[in-house]
Amino acid sequence: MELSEAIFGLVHAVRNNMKQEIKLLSIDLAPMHLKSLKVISIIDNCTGQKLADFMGRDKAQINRLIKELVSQELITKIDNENDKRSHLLKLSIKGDKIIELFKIAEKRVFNKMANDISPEKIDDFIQLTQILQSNLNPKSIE
Amino acid sequence: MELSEAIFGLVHAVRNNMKQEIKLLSIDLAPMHLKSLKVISIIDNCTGQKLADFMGRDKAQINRLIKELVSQELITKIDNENDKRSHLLKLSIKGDKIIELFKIAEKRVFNKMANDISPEKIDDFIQLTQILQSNLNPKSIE
DNA sequence: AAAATTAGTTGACATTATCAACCAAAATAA
DNA sequence: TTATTTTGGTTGATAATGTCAACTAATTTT
Repeated sequence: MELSEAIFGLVHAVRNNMKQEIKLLSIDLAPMHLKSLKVISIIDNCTGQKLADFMGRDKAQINRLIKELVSQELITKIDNENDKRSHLLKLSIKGDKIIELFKIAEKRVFNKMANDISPEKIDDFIQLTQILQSNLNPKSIE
Repeated sequence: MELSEAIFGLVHAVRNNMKQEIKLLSIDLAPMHLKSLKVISIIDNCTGQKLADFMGRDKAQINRLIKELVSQELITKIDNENDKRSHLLKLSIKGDKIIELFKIAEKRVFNKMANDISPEKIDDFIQLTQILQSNLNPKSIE
């Protein structure tokens, strides 16, 4: 079997399982909103532009998305001292609760996936995964 | 680092790279159309329902998608002898050419990703990936 | 200081996705 | 067998998601 096939297959399975778990936990948020929330929670000092870049989406869409997340009180915009054009996006307590729920879903899926595998094997797997990823990431020219 | 984090990171990188490669090859097809084409090429005797199930999408959408793929002459509907309600979806030569292009993009990304890793390590990786996937797949009750 | 770039915002519009209602074929139950 | 239910597909209406182009204001480059 090809590497690509294997990875696509695994990703497909993870996607389906996550979908299921998210439904079970009744995280009542549109997929894009949830995804944005997650990215905001991961990226340091996230701004609209960073969010758009990371998600690979048009900034217009991201801007509207942010507006909705703000109006749903899942995030807040904080003035950016370093750049007065932009705002830092921070999860509210409500937003953070949803991310915690999401992490539960994630944990369930990844436990189901890996709990019969030895920690050593998992560690090796993670390590190789990171190498593979770094091969794909654009090299910054020094 | 967590397994989930590692996998999400890798997938994100693969996604971005595939997007880039597909753009370079100027495969001029909407993302969903390309994805459907790929699934049709993978699934044996693919029907609309199978396609909808696999993609996890509404059958209405899939139905319209199929209509467009047919009108673009990328696939053909063949009468299903086993079930006269449905049709088998087959790639046309034109559709097959696009899939071949897609495979080139895929190959480029996965070479870039893995060509500094020994084949043995890749094989181990693929094997574990398959185990992880099978842990997630719904067990058929025998 | 002038010009170019960047972050964000908005309007118009295209694509993607879902729901509900419907028909006909097929599977199941009576 | 006939009646009922389920399944695969189709359509209309509409919602969610995504893109392009134009614009403003802050920042950076020249």
